[in-house]
Amino acid sequence: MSMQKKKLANAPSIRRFPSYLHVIQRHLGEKRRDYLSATVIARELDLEAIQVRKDLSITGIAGTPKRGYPSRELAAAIERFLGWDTVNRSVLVGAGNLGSALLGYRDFKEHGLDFVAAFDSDPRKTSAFVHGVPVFDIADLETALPSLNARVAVLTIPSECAQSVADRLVSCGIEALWNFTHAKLDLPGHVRVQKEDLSSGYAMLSVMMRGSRKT
Amino acid sequence: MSMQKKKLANAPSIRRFPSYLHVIQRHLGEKRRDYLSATVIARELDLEAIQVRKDLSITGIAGTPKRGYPSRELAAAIERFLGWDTVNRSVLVGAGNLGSALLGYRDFKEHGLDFVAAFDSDPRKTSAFVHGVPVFDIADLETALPSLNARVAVLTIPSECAQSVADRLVSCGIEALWNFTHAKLDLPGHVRVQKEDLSSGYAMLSVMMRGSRKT
DNA sequence: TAGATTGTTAATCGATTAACAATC
DNA sequence: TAGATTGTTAATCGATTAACAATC
Repeated sequence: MSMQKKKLANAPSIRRFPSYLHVIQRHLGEKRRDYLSATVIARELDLEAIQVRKDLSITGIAGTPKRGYPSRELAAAIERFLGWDTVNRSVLVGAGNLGSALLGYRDFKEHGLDFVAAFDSDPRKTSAFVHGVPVFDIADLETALPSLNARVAVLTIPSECAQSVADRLVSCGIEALWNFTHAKLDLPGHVRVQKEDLSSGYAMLSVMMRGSRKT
Repeated sequence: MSMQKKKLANAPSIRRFPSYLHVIQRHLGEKRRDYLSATVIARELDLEAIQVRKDLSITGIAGTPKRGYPSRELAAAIERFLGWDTVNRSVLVGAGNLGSALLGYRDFKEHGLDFVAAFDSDPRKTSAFVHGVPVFDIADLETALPSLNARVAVLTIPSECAQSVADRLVSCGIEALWNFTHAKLDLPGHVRVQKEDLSSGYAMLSVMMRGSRKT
């Protein structure tokens, strides 16, 4: 039954790729090295070389013993693997503290996340620009969104309204949601959702500190 | 050699605890349920009940068959487990987009992260307040920080200066760093570091979308 | 009581790490 | 050449899930 099983990447590997790309691009910029070994990448990220090699094998780029991987090709392959070589038109809903920060985050723009508009319920924020992105009234979502051709929506609104706003976004054609709220979203199966939780990182830090408490 | 091996929590479990706490507190607030079962918690978080039960066993709180876990006790136990029942005086370095957003993030304050000051190199931001937190010139770090009694520092500065600023923070007595930069920090062993990477979540979203591309 | 739920022990699954031949 | 590095296959490790007796 199984013909040519495609090696699918696992989540931990996918999450490491952006850091690989970052290291490679820094080396390309500063030191102009044409080749970069897994050993070097691993050292700069506090990982094991074997893990880096395993991950990089997913890209299909072959390394050369003694030299490593061709930097430029590898960077391009990672970008292609992540889908960061194509532009994703996107909107952000909730131009508050976190939302505004994300609108201005350069890394995202460089990797294809193109904010074409933001929406907010606060009339004071509406019809202004945040980091060059126009902010519309969320009441106008249904009239404004369809013509924007956006595929992605970033949710940085209060958790209580997350489900209803998500429903409206999906009915306007949004295919993927990056959810920074605490709400679990119930959506049609074709809609991709990535949930983000800043508290989980804070929990890690807290537990580490609890372990080294002086009292 | 092994006496009474203490059951240490693993990272995935620690990362799930904030969401458990959130569900419990919402139930306590809205519905005033004295007991909450793993089944219910799991459903609201898209997890398996068995996983929730396994995690909750770490807190030491015993559930009652047919009813579940005592909500109030459970919430208190999770807060204690995470160390969220004690206040951590902290500073933020780099009051830019992301930094300002974190200063205003209510969830952190509610869970013991108390920003007593921020530092920035931009003189226009200095000697003002962001979300009620005073912003000092980073040049004055060594004079201001020691008297603030802060244990934690949040790093939201450009990656290039992360190492040098981290060194200065540690020499002023900072014990834990929440690192939002791309820099790998080389620090004494007693300093706890939690690295955060928003790009990894974006990578997950991108790969999901790449899989469902229309073209 | 019957049935849902807990909590523990065992099985499974998946990711990391080790081992090692190939190669530049 | 010698030695570092790749890439593959196998072993290990750790987290999730299953099984099931206990219990309310």
